[in-house]
Order: sequence, then structure tokens, then C-alpha cells
Amino acid sequence: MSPKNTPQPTASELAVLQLLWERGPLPVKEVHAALSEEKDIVYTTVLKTMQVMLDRGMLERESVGRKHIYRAAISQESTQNKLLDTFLQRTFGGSAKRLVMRALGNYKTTEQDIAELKALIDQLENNKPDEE
Amino acid sequence: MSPKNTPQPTASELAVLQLLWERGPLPVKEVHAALSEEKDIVYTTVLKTMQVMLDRGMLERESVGRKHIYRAAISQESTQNKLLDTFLQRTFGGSAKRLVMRALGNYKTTEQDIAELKALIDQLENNKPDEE
DNA sequence: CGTCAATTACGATAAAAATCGTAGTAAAAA
DNA sequence: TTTTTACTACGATTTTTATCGTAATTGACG
Repeated sequence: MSPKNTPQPTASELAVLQLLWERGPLPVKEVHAALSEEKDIVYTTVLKTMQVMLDRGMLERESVGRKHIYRAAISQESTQNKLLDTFLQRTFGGSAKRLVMRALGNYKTTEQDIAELKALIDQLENNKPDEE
Repeated sequence: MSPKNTPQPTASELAVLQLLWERGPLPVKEVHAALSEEKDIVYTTVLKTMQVMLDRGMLERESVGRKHIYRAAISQESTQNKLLDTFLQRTFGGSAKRLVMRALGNYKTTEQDIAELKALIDQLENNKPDEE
């Protein structure tokens, strides 16, 4: 009964996932094209990375002609959550508060952002269930 | 005039830094003792890691007898900021808002936390400089 | 002094991640 | 059907990080 036991993606794997989450299933060719805009990278490097990811259960694929169309096999949300948790532990000793304060302090926030934030905070205040 | 051009610390290097930031300068022996509580690790592994960090400019040291006392050569804040930035790009496509919302949604917040958050938000709202 | 115990120095190895080149294959084109 | 072309398969290599073992050193102490 293990629905998910995929390892956490590495930096390059994450780059592939981001693309697939954003644009949906893609053939290697397109992933390579997109990644190439960021940095020099050979086609087979991307191919290999994606094959490894397939092997690790991060991707799934289907064949269309001789071509393979890959798609993310793990959700963006759960992946981000796991990575966030790891990062939080390592870098901020597990204090979500400190991370949040730092992020807010360091990056520009629009009025829109602040509005959403306030809304979330209200929610947190109300939904104050008797522990958990 | 490059005051800081240290590479970003790896996970194990960060563990060493966390300790030094928290407890101040320490000899290898104590760092090893502390890290040993978390996981099995041989003394010379920690030693080597710290020597590499010295080399990379992350640590400095002074000799007391035949012993070396190491201390962090890079600040906690700037290190966390750099790591946060990298993480933000990689994992949340650079959206601080999304990261913050996720963190707040996923982790327990005390009333105290919320109060501080509100205060910070107020500050952000007031300090609304004419764009940037 | 000479021995011992605590440390450091440092090379070597292992493990993980990233990258690339070459060969094979199958569909499309000629 | 033959040739080309577009892809995939996959081994090999390189790079980075993590880990460890052994030898050298040095201060303490008898």
C-alpha cells in the first residue's frame, strides 16, 4: 500500500518537472528546447535524465509513433511540500515562522499579495481547531 | 573588492554551520559529538568536511595548543538568504508569495507567530515606497 | 628525554548527480 | 525497398559530495 515512495528530485530533475507541470506532457525534444534557453545542454543529457526519472517513478510516458511523451507522475504540490520540509529543516532549523518572515522581508510584495496573505491569516485565526 | 564570494554550503556543510552559529566557535571534537547525535559519522569525516569548508572560505580557525577552534566565516543571515533564493527559484519558480502561502498553510502557527506576521505585514503596507 | 594519547593532514574511495558520445532502431522519405 | 532521419538506448565519463583509513604531529606526562 505505498502510493508514493519516490525519492526527492534533484535540481535538474526538478527543472524537468516544473516544465511538465506547467505545460503538460511533452516529448524530450521540447523539454530539451526549453531547458536549452536557460543553459547549454546536450539533447541526450536531457533524455538520460528523463529516463532516470522514469525509472525512479517521477515520470510516466506513452509512445506516439517512435516518440515518447513524458508526463509528471508525482504532483507538484506534494513534491513542493516535501522539498519545502527538507529545506526548512536544513536551513531554518525547522522554523516555518522564520522562513516566512525572511521571505516576506526579502522579496517585493504587491498589494494583491498582501491581500491574499491577510485572507489566509484570517483563515488561520478562525480555523483555530482544538489542537491536532 | 569582493567581500564574499563563498560557494553555497552543501547539506552537510550547512549542518556544521548551524552548530557554529548557534553555539559559537567550536573544536572539531565538539562538532563531531553534536552531529553524532543525529547520525553515525566518523570523526575524520567531520574533520575533513571542516577542512574543506575552511578552504572554501566558509570557516576560519584559530589554534589553541594543538587544537583548532573553528568559527563560521559567513553570516547566518546572508547564507540563509542565498539558499532561500536558490530554493525559491528552483522549487517555486521564484514566487515568494506561493512559498509563503504554502509554508503558512502547511505548518502550525501559534498566536504569537500570527501576531508577528501581522506586524510585519503592517510594516510592509506602510513602507510602500513608490514602486521600484 | 621518551612514550603515549589526542589531533590534524591528506590521500583514497565511495556514492550520487550530471553530462555526453556512440550505436541501434524504426518510421518516413525517396 | 533502400536510404535517410529522428529518436531512443545505454554505457562511460566527469564532477561533486560524502566518507573513511592511515600516517604524521604535537603537546602532556612519567
